[in-house]
Amino acid sequence: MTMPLKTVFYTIEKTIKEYRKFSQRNLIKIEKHITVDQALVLNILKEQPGLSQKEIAGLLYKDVAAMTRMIEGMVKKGMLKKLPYPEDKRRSLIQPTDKGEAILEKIIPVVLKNRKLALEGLTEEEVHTLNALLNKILTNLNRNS
Amino acid sequence: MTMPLKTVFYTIEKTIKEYRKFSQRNLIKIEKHITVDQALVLNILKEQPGLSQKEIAGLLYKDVAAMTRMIEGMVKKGMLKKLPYPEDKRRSLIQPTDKGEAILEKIIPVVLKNRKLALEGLTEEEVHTLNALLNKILTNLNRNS
DNA sequence: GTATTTATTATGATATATCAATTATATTTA
DNA sequence: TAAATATAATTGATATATCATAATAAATAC
Repeated sequence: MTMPLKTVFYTIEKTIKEYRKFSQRNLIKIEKHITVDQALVLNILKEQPGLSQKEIAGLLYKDVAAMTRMIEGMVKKGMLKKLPYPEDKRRSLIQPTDKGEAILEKIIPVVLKNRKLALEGLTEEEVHTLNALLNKILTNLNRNS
Repeated sequence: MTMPLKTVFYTIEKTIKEYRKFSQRNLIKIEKHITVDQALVLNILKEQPGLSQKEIAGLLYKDVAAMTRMIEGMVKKGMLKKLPYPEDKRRSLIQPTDKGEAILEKIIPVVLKNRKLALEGLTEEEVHTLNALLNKILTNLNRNS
C-alpha cells in the first residue's frame, strides 16, 4: 500500500482538522465554552428558523442521536429553547434564546474572519476549482455506495 | 454570516466524512471489527517499524491520549503487541502481530480500491491541483495560528 | 376506522476525542 | 553529579460520536 499519508485524502483530512482547530481557537478567544458546531447550529437556526433536529443534523453532517444531545446541551447552557411544534407533536420548535442570539452576533465576525484568513491568497477561481474537484469525489462516492 | 453550508470548508468536511464512511463500509465487508484508523496504524507500523505512539498519533492527526487507548484496544484484539524498547524505557516497540499482519494483507487491496473509486475521473493533474490548493489553505492556517 | 408502516426524537451501550494532571524516564544545566 | 527541565506514555474527567433499539406521533393501507 502506498503510504496513506501521501494521498490527497490525508491532505483533505488534515486541512479540515486544522481549520476546525484554528476556528475553535479564535472562537474561544471571544466566547468561552462555545464550539464550532454550536456556532453553526445557532447560525442555521437563525437563517432557517423551524428546522427539525433531523434537518439540522443533516446540514451539520451529524447523526440524529448526536444532534439530540448537542441541542440538549445547548438548551442547558441557555443558548436554545425548545417550544411545542403545533403541526407535529414529535418535533419541537427550536429557537435561539436572547442569550443565544447575543452569542451569535459576537461570533459572526470571527467566523467570517476565520474563513477569510484561511483562504488568503486563493483567487475566487481557485476556490471554485477546489469545490468542483471535491464535488467530483463526492459524486464518485455516492455512485459507488 | 453567509451560509456556512455554502463555503468550501463545508465541502471539504463533507468530502472527507463521506470518504471515511465509504472506506469503512468497504473495509467491514472483508474484515469485521476493523476501523479505518486501525487499518492505518497497521499500515504505518508495517512501513515504518519502531515509531513511537506520539509519532503515530502525529501521522494520524490524533491526540497522544487517544493513541494510547487506540493501541491498547488493538493489543486487546490481538492485532498489535508491545515489546520493550531498549534505548528508551518510556517507550515501547509496537509491532503488528501475525494476526495483525494477516489482517493488513487482506485490507490493502480494499484500501487501494477505495482510493481508486473515489478518484475516478480525476486526472493526475487535477489531484495535484487539489493537493496544492489544500496546501495553500494549510499554509494560511499555520501562518495565522 | 383500525392496523400497519413510516418518521422524529430519545435513550442505552459502547467507542472515541480532548484536555489536564500524573508517572516514569531522559536530557540538560549549573 | 544533583537538581531542574523536558519527553513519552498513561489516566481521569468530560464531551462527543455511533449504532441499535425504543417511544411517540403521523401517514398510509386495508
